Amino acid sequence: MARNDSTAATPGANRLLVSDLAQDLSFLVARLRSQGSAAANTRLAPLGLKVRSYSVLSLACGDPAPTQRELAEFLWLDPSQIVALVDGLEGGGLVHRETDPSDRRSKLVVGTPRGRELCARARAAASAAEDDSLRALGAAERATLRALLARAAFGPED
Amino acid sequence: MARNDSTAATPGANRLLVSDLAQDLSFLVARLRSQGSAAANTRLAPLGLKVRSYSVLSLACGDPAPTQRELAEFLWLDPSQIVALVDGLEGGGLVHRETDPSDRRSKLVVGTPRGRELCARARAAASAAEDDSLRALGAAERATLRALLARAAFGPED
DNA sequence: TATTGTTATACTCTATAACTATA
DNA sequence: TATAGTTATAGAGTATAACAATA
Repeated sequence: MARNDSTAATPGANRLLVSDLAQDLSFLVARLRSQGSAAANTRLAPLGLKVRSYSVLSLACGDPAPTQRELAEFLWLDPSQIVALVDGLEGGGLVHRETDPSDRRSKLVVGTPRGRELCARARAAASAAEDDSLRALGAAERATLRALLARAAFGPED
Repeated sequence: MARNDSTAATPGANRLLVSDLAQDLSFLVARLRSQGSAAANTRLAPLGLKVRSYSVLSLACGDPAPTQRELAEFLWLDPSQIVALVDGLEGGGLVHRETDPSDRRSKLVVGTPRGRELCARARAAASAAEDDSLRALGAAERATLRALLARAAFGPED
């Protein structure tokens, strides 16, 4: 990681905190995402996962098993990218594809026992990474942030 | 953009809203950033800019002109990526490099008159894009979100 | 005729190391 | 010896179009 070690709370460049950009919501989201995914990738690496593959694995191990199309929409990725991600996980025996009985075009991606076991450990790693990058916020603030982000990311429903 | 048109408030895949991942803060940040930068790139394209180049231009046109090193830290990018971004903007006559008199290794990136003019229009475009992706939130909620993100992204100071 | 998954391809972004000039 | 910027390169991520199977 040539960037920054996720443990440093942004040492330099504070001279630019007075810039207009520092108050730009989209910029702040982008920067926090860079920090967060760097921290998460570091924590997930020992498990052979990255944020992307972890997201797919987590959804595949959830209750309503997703189709690839649903994964693409939910993760805001192109369907062709899902193919590669599922291929990788399937190659490691963590998920497998099941043809949807109700629509044989669709394939459900479901976690294997081994995948579910790894997923549990990965969740802990992701949680630790979240602590890394949100150290500045308390529990209540994180809850507020979570609710606002959920509304912004998925709309008023939910 | 093969993804999603930024005007659609996430039509399908709502079946996955009950997943654990939908409550994962890092995931929400990542998804909102994907939406947001897609919307911003669409709005900035007519001006010949993208979110990255816009960020550099905006900082270069701000009051404390940044060095390339400061840009790298602030934007959470590698110094080598800044080189390419500044090259592009300099080629378009939007910014120019000035050797820092106090440290001749450093180069200040400052906006040209033409760059400042474009930056003003780009700011309006970026603001419109923000409305696109944060339509679900009111003004007060956006202010709360901004404050929490700023703390998370830059630490308690500020 | 439309949709799901797939493949292939090109392009952008990101990570890394080595080099230069200044300090 | 350390730092700012630069260059080059390889790898990961992203966008696009075309195709087969199914609806």
